[in-house]
Amino acid sequence: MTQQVKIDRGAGISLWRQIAEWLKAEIASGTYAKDARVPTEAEIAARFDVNRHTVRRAIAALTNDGILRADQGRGTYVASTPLAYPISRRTRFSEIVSAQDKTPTGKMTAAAEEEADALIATQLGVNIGTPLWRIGTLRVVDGFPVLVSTSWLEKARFGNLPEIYDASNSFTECMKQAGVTDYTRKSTKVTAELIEPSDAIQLGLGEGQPVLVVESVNVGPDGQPVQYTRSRMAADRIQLVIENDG
Amino acid sequence: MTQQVKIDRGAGISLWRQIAEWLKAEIASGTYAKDARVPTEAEIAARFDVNRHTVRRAIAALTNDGILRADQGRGTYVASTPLAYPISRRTRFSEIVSAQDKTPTGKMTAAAEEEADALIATQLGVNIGTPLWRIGTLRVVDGFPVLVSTSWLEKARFGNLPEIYDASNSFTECMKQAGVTDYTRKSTKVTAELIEPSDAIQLGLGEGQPVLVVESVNVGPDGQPVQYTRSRMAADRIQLVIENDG
DNA sequence: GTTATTCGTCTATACAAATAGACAATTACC
DNA sequence: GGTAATTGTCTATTTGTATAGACGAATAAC
Repeated sequence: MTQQVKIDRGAGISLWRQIAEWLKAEIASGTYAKDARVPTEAEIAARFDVNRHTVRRAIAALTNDGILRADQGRGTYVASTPLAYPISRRTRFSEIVSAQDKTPTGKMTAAAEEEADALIATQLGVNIGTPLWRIGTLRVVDGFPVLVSTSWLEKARFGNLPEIYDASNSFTECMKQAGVTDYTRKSTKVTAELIEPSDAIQLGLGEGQPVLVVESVNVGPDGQPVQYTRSRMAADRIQLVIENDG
Repeated sequence: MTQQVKIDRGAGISLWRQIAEWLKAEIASGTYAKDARVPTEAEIAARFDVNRHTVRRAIAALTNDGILRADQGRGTYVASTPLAYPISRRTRFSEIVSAQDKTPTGKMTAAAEEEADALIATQLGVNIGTPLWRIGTLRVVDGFPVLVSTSWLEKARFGNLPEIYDASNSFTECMKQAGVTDYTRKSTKVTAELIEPSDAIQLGLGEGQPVLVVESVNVGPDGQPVQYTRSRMAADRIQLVIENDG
């Protein structure tokens, strides 16, 4: 569905930025697929009644971000498209990415012991002060970082979690070795926030950028919480899809 | 959780706009409740290493939007907080709003007959060309518009839908009178888009603003789709919460 | 080879945003 | 009443954004 949109002057977002966002939205909505040719600079300028230079500034920014590729004399093309990220009861990053013919990679970025504060204790159904593992991970798609997460799991139950995760890059494996044969998502909360500096560095985003923040609780087969996760997603590289499993 | 954030210079979003977004995020995350006092202009200016005037510009924008209230000599206070909007199998706007001690109102904004195109036919499980009702609604919380929706339902099944909805302001009532004793949400897709001009007018948002777009399918007791809805939510007035039931 | 199209580069001007400084007005506290 | 804190208002300057025009370079079509 093509976005029919006018730009907002005076709202504190530069025109070039708004046009860049429009182009990204068009790509995300499927109007322009990977390798498709987007409208010319002159067409976009006419569409929004702006100067061609303003359009060039927008295209330059997206080219720098790896989203567009401009070929002199030929036009401007889509270099990459965002990942559709389903949030269902059973969400497995690698499967999602591979199913979209993209290449998933990732790594553990941090591992530490931590005592449960009030929020996390509530989410995990444990006492305040319970020893936890706090695991930081980074997910990469086709070479571009898309998602950073922080997960909290009980240390008593997942004793050598960092070593297992480091070797396997998989929470499913960690769960299995701790005797949790299956786990599913119990609840999810979506908000938008401005990116934190350490996340900005990992995601390769500029400071002050908005990210989708997804907080979720995973439960084991017995319905007890086993993992609380807070993920920060690069909103222009990921599109959230929620499916209510019967 | 306080947002620890620096602002991004050169990314095409003015500093005042970024500070306004930060303040909104702080309010949305609960750092500052309704009627709480936010940091002073001087504190914010120091925090972000900007001029006080830049902070004043941000506060002025939020004051204009009804989010903040500045009192000379005393400080700046939160005038309103966003609505937490749960997306579960059974989502009823009035109940959600009233449960948060806010006042829900709303109205039908449009009603028309329309033939099902390929997308909607797929979503509703009907043939292309099937006669449908297309119903536009606007939802208001404490006097501020938060959500516009467009719903599609089969005309053959919901023959006098516009009249019933106009009188009752309730899809639940329309469903009941059509013999659908209960309906639940089957699937939900969340994306972010730039607001369309007609929606901007109804939501009182500036053009070029991002909105959360939620597409959902409601099914009757027999599991068959009865309603396809596309909602556009003012992202700074609504916070999405997803709960996986059962 | 010529023409048309599209992106790339350069110079110049006007307006918005950001900064700086100062002082006024209001509120709160002692 | 005096002082401190905080928002409100005014003037001024610099930087960033947007616009305008022109021409060059590369590609595509005939």
